[in-house]
Amino acid sequence: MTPDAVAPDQSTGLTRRQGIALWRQIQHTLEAEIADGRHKPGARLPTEAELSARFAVNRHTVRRAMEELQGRGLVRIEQGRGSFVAEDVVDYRLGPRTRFSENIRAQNREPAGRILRIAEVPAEAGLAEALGIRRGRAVVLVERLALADGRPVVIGTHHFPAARFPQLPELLAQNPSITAALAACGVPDYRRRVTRITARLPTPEEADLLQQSRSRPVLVTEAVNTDPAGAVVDVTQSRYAAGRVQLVVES
Amino acid sequence: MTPDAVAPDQSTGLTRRQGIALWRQIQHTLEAEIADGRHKPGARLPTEAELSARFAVNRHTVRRAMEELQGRGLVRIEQGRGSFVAEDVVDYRLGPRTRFSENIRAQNREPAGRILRIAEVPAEAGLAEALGIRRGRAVVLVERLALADGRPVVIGTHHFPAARFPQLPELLAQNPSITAALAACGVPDYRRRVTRITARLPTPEEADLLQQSRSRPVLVTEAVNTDPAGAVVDVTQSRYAAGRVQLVVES
DNA sequence: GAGCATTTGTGCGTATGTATG
DNA sequence: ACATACATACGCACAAATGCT
Repeated sequence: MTPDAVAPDQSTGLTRRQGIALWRQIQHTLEAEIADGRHKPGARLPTEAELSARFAVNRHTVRRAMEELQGRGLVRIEQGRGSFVAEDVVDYRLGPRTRFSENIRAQNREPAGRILRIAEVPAEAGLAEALGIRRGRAVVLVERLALADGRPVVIGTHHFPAARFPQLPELLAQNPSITAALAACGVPDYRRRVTRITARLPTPEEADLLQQSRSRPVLVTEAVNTDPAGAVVDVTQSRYAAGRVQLVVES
Repeated sequence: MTPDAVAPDQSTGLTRRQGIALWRQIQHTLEAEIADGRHKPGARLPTEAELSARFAVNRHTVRRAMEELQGRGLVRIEQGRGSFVAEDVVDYRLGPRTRFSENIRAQNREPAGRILRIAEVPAEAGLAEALGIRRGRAVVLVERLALADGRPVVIGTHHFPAARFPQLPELLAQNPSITAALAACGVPDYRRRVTRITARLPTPEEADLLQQSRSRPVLVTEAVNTDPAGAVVDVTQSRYAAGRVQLVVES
């Protein structure tokens, strides 16, 4: 009965016994579907069982195609959760002139920011030392969510010496740009001295703000910025959504 | 009956009603025990229940002391697992002259390395482009576990163009130093161009090799090294044990 | 996956000590 | 002497995360 199929099957779109492995055809089909936006970045793909039903093949065949796609970085397979279309990763360059907006615009994306919290708190030991002030002195704490093309990218917690920047809270309430606010305070330029990078799992709030799974890590950086005279302007801890951001260091 | 205790209790070492909060005394006791090595870095501390029995106080009181210790960065508390003495973090400097051994020695630690695998494999698309060779050409793949003071720090997967470094496998079999092997191949110096940094959860094998929990992330870096002439010498993917390492970028 | 033991996290109620006015 | 406020400490119960079977 079953005659050799020389034309693509009506319902599955696959051709058998034509020298092109079924898994390759499936791979190409999915590749095309991802490319033309039928599966959007970050979205969940159908389960292997669903795909094997759709293409009328064994699950192993689908897996072979998926492994290839994962190898090419187009999808990400998570045991027990499913498969997901890879998200386009934002390259975030770390250097002496690191500025969020410039960084994001250099990737042809639209930067945005939202202030989450502004408060004045006493400096605890470690922070006071880094800022070069005495322990217990007031620091302006600014927490900010930064986005690229509307997608959350990083939560930044900035610490400024309150004595030097008393108007900072008001300025930021009007315009969430840190660079602009500092310029208005008489710091037209600042320079990043060191960045320390670690990673950990996010707190529930962080996962929520960054709109990512609780089991995906965050990249944590701690940066120290100084003004041209060398005085410390701020100490910032940032938490980046790993998987949506790649920190790039050029030497 | 119960008289005011002016002297420390015989079994617990705590004094009540003497103006020093019990939780502070517990905090100081544990701090001293960590400092003199009775609890070693990375080791698990007694459970809150055990500590509250030992000090004959309520669990809340112990918790308060532990929170303070966590705030000072001396311990790390993990729900459902226990509390652990903080490990000393290795600062790993990223720069143009990044070398594992030098980096570790600069921290007064003893570097070591173990080759896990040496193989010759064809270059897949992305790698071939980065190395500046044609797709499918042979690359020498070297997988190496690097340690500081005997503790695993990073797994590195190096990719060298096989055509240029044919003797590399033999050399590394004798001496696990990459720098030394390259020098013997006529590359006395190399320079790191870019480093891309992301984070993810480790595979079971990675967690095993790095001797860390499956739920602690790894920092993943991808680096490109060039010789003085600008030719790409190797492309390396490294997986660092987050929590034992901090990547440091100085600008 | 379900079930279980272990361990930390959280909430509530209560009592006592200490400092202030 | 009294009221108030705050930190300390205890007891109990349950929630949530983890690891193991």
